[in-house]
Amino acid sequence: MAEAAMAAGAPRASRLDRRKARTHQALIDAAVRLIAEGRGERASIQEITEEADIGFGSFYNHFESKGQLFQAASGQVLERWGQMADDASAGIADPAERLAVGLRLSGRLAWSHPDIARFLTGAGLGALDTPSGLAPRALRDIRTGQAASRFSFPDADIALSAVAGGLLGLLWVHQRHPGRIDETTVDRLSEALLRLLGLPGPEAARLVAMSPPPRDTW
Amino acid sequence: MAEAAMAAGAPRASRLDRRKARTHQALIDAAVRLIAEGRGERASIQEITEEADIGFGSFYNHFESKGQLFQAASGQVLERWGQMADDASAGIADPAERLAVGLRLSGRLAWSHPDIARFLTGAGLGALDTPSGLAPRALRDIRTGQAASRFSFPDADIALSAVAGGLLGLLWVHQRHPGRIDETTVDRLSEALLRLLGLPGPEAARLVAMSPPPRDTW
DNA sequence: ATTATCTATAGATCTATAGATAATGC
DNA sequence: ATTATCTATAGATCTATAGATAATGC
Repeated sequence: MAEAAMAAGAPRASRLDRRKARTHQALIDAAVRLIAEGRGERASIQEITEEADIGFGSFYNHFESKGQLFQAASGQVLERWGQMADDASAGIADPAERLAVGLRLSGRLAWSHPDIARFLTGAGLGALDTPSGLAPRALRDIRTGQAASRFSFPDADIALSAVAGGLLGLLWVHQRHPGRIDETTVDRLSEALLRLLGLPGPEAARLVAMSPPPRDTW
Repeated sequence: MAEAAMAAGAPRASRLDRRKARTHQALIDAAVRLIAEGRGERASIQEITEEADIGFGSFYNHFESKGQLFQAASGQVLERWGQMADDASAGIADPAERLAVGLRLSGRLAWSHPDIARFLTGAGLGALDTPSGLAPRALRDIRTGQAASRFSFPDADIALSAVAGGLLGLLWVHQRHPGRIDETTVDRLSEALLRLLGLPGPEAARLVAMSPPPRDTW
């Protein structure tokens, strides 16, 4: 891409801008790694800048506080995840099938995108309260499925939490015992979570057998 | 109870001992409240002693560090919970029924023991890794049920995480929207979690309808 | 006299900023 | 000349402890 002759108002993308963006991203990546290690909130700004390999004072050129950095880091990871889910379920109308695809994709993050998987287990159920990631998408699908009488389970928020708990458990087990989880395990969990929502057993089995695991992004 | 003439080696239970025990417990109770508010790890020792209404220096008469206090506090709350679960399922042999009883009791903590419920939502899924509380009991029941071919879901740890996620979601929703959860909701969740484990729908419904909610402790 | 609690404080972090240095723009 | 990064540091916590005070034992 030529850096000159861009539309008025567009970012310059000068070398200086790129250097600044690199530092910005280094901080975010460091935060993601620290959250993945489970010591996100406990890390000092000094530890963060050391992990990012940038000078201490540069932190304040990009963020006003630790909380602001963690929010940006969280948003960026969850946004990647949400985008993958959207791509995988594009064109699928049935909410149960959309959910199945999203869950099967998300369980496969364990080996397809270990950085996202580790971030998720580090962040815990707290990631449910953000407007990014799979959570809001799954919640929408659950509610649509309830409205269509496809899911009998009464409370969508509780269902979402159980779904998230199962998914986090799977990612967690994979990190502790790498050999124990494979694609079959992921599909079994997705099937079990559909049963939890009230789908009949055979229908749940059909959904996870039918739609191929979305491989386009990994 | 007379405080004299106790068996040799038994604690004195002098007034001094009781005063010390009161301070000890005040610290633990403060920690439980802070964890319930979600700022357990972030609280300083100063905040803890203020919450407990004791002098700052007294902290070190009882605990060597914040982590040690939080561990003691966590252990005490989880032990109460575990004891309740044991009492409620005493004499029940069927692992699925034991689990049903434990889950129904635990969901009812939302209003029967709001202090425990708030602690659990504050602690999050991290409480799964301790040897106290419902987690180890539920894990044992899940494994027994698998061995007896009563539960078809393959991985006990993942199942436990999903169960915990559902339970935490319920307690969480109750704290945000107190009117939304009642005994029916709890039983519906317990039923759904049994379906997740692989129990046929009618059998899951039978188990949560059959055994009466254990009311002995509330 | 003994023991626990409380107050005050030294020393160790940690945050936020100021000023110096290095890189880029023109 | 401008802009971002880096180094050094002041001021604000926070932890751990020492010594004073209060409560209990005998």
